[in-house]
Amino acid sequence: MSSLSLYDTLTRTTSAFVPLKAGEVGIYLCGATVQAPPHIGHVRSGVNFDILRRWLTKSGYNVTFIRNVTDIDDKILHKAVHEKAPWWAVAMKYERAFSDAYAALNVQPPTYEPRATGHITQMIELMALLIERGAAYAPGNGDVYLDVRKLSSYLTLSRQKLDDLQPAADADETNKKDPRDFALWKAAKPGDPSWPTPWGPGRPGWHLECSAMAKAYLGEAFDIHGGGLDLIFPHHENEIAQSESAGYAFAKRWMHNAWVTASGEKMSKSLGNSLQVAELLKTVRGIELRWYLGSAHYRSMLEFSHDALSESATAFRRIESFLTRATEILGSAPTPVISQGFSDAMNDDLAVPTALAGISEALRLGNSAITSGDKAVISSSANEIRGALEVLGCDPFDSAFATSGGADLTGALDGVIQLALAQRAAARDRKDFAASDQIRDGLAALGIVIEDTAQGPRWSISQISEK
RNA sequence: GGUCGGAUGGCCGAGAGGCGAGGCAAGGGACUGCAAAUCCCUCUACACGGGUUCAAAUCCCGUUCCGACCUCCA
Repeated sequence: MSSLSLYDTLTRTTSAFVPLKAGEVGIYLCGATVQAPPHIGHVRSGVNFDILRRWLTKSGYNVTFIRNVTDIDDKILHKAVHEKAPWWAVAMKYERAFSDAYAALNVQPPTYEPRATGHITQMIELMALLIERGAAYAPGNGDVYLDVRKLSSYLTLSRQKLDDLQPAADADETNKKDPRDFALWKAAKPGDPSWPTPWGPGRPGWHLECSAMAKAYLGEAFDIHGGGLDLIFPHHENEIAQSESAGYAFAKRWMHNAWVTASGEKMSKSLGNSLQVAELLKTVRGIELRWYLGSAHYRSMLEFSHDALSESATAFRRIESFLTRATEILGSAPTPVISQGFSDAMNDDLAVPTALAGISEALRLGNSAITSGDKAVISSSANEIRGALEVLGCDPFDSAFATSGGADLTGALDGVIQLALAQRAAARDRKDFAASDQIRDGLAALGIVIEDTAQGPRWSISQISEK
């Protein structure tokens, strides 16, 4: 088996993945700031890194996957004012919305999902360490700043020069040693939530939590740090500054997923072009939305359109339909198998689109085998496809996607439909096609689709998208 | 101004010096009472101008256009 190579934003190259500790992988993914319902750009990140995690797990690694929840920041406080609700109620409401969206898309829950507000102690410890090492300073107004000039590696991830940066406008300039210094901690303002610290009451700055929580759950050094492309600067640069100034080796590799765009532009709430996950799930199933989001390479922009989503869903149903029929013919669900082609593609920086070409090939072979009745090929194709879908998080047999209704109901329905199909078969035998078509049309009107196959008629519930 | 990414067929979307990924759509065919499903066949491409090379979508130089980041961002 080929070995895994992954792209690294720091070096801008793809290189062999070697874990710090054999057999173990630690991943820290920047999660959501819970201040609005998730749009598909947010969950693309979740899906992309979920595929990475599943592939690492499939490859035999024991993966510790951390995805944080930022439950305190300016936007949440603003939102709380707008919604006339406590900030913590707003944060919890949207945290649940994110959890629901991740669950609908079969994104596995992180190993640990720490909230910023639950790690104030670790943040204070980190700040104390940074001040002690002379990397940060508390000017006395309640703020704590990081001295960016003290760290030579600052801005190496985004490859910018300090002098090219515009000064930050988020705090009182008169207290900063350098206008580019950023706030680790912000002094309390009247009416805002605050926590006590040796430097006065306040709340965390925008970047401190990730350094503190990564250290708490993954240690001073870990394998992969992920997030969206837009986090490279300032968020990830500042995380590096905080953690390296504290003496930690921090992330060995940086991975960033690209955007979902609409009309060529980044999806964002401020542009008014964002598409909420909950809305899209009214038109396609979660497994279909996941298939769509996961099918593009994680470093490529994904230009969203309803047509593309719809086509993608259709393509997925073809695959799903094959697996269903294969299961009917074989009498049991396929056993997931990882093919060499799939493995090679995934090992090449998660080349999902290339892997998909392999799935298409297996699908064609499998469908032909159904026609010819070659059970061995049906089985091998189905096994290979299911193995691939499992890693992509789109396994239709996964209980996460189980449809409601239950086996009893399906069994009863099957009995009723078989009665109708017997009537239709009798009509066809006596060449009374008007009667047989009437039965088929009648079932179609109820949402039951009848297909005549080489193995006899089969039925399925039509999946009509509501538009 | 600084940093970075992109432009591939009707559409989506890979590839990164030599065999035209794949899907969707379209057209033809097989199968079928019809339909659906399935299979087979066909079609079409690398933004523009130079250069390097036996060979360029791929490397180099230049140009145009689009987008991202530069302290809210997945």
